[in-house]
Order: sequence, then structure tokens, then C-alpha cells
Amino acid sequence: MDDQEIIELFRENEFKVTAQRLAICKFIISREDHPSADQIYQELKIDYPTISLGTIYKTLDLLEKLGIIQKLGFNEGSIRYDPDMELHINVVCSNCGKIYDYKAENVKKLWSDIISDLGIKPKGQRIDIYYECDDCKERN
Amino acid sequence: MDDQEIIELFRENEFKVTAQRLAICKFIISREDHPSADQIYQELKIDYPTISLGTIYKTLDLLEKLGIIQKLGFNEGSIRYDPDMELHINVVCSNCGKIYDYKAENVKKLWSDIISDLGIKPKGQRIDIYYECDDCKERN
DNA sequence: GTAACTGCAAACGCTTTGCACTCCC
DNA sequence: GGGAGTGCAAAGCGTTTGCAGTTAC
Repeated sequence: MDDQEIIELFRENEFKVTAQRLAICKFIISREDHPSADQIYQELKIDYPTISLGTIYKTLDLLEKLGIIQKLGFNEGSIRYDPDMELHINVVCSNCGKIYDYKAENVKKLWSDIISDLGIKPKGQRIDIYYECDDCKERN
Repeated sequence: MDDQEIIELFRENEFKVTAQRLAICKFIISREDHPSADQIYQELKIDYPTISLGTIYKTLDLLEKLGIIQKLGFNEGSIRYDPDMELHINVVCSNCGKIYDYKAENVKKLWSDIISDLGIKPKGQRIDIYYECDDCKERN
């Protein structure tokens, strides 16, 4: 998704295009590690010194409504933002919180089987695997 | 898991057996809808009028450490407690938050394939499907 | 008897809200 | 020019913490 596509998506949905929104949207799309609101804030503050956490949260809600990102609530109460809306598995280090995505064709087949078995119209899904990453293993 | 087993598990791990702990543990095991801490509090208050939310939280942490329950953080920031530690799918109404579990044999096979593909030692997992339940559909 | 547990209240951290100012269109 | 968006600070809410009193063992 390039700048132009983002701008068009905003305009189509009658949201104004602002520097902050563009920056937040581009940032989250460029990251594969599902950052938290505060991580986004800390990094964008460098280039946009007056940006506020409130704006980050409002924009993230907007991006979720537009279907660009997915919120992921975790057990310690933290919320992370995932720009991958396709069926995938979040591989999560339960120690440091690092996340990467895993895609497997076989998941798709199984998933459609389950859906038809359940007889529901799914609105979304979330699949996590928790493990301890190599960095954390070394540290202990 | 009956009373005696719970008591033994507590003692084995050198935790004292109190009326509150037993009540919380039995309550959560008996429920299939993954209640929140406050729901547990509201219901137990009837039989244990002096029980406090602090005790609920402390006990839930303890039960998680003992491996009896699993915490599930959701997108709106809420945390729900799931007493089913086996591989299963949480079927979640994204409107009212109702949850029920779905177990399928075929998930297990796929899961072990994915694990060996990833080459990791999983510590746990979580699989959610979001949909709108019949009650909520009617209401709209 | 004593260390662990409970209940209460205060503290905490993340998220949301309200409002005056600003800026996109 | 006008209304949506921003930034700031305050409020909100679920969870955690600290501590004096209580209870299991």
C-alpha cells in the first residue's frame, strides 16, 4: 500500500488527510513486529515532535475501522497493532513480547473446514502460538 | 477436577487452602463462558459477601501459575479466564463477548505440523474466531 | 505461633474524553 | 469559512500494590 492508496482510502471514507495520520499509517504498515501505541508514539515523536498519544489512539481506531489493521489484546493487558489482515499465525515470545507472522497454506484449508462445521459467518480470527525466543533463552 | 484434587494441587505447591481460593477455583472450572474477574466477583459476592476483587485477581494469577486456567486478553482491554488448557478454538461473539469452545480433532494434526515446521517448543496457544451470535443478530 | 492470605484503599498504567486551537478542503 | 483533526490535560477504568488484621497449618 503506497502513499497514494492510503490518501485515496481516507478520502473515500471522508476522513481528512493529515500529516499525522499518514505518518502513523505508513509506520504501522512498514512494521512487522506489531508495535504498541506507545512504541509508535516514541518513534514518531522523533520526526513529529508535537504528536500526541491521543492522536495515535484516535488514528489507530480509525485505521481499524478502515480495515487496515487489527487490534491484538494480550494477557498482561497490552494492546498491539497488526497490519496483516490475512489469515496468519502470530508467533509470540511470551517473555519479551516479540511477534512475527507465519503463513501456511494448510491453515487456510483447515480454517474453511472449521467455518463450515461451525456454521457461522466469521468476522475475523486470531491465532497465536506462544514460545520463548532464542534471545530470551540465551539471557536465562 | 473435584474438590479433593484442587486441595491436593494447592498443598503440593505449598499454597494454603482457603475458602475463597476454593470458591474461585470451583467457580471458574464450572463455567464454560470464560468470565471476567468482575463477573467472578459479582457472582461470588452472593455467597461470600466479604470477598474482595483483590483476592479474585491474586487467586486467578495463582491458578494461572498452577496451569489450571489461561488468561485471554481482548481488544477492548478486557481479560477473560479460560479453564480449558487443551488445544481448542474460542468462538467469540465480537458484539456481546460471549465465548464458547470448539474442539476439532483435525486441529491437533495441523497444529503439530505447524509446530514442527516452525521448529519451536510452544508454551501455549490461542485460537479465536470472531462472529456475531444469533442473539446479537436478532437485536439488530 | 507464625508465615501466608484476605480485604480494603490507594496507586498505577494505559486508554479515552473534553475542549480550545489549528488546519484541511 | 467551517467543520474535522490535533494536542494537551484531566478523567476513567481495570488491575496491582501495600499494609494491618486474620487465618491455615
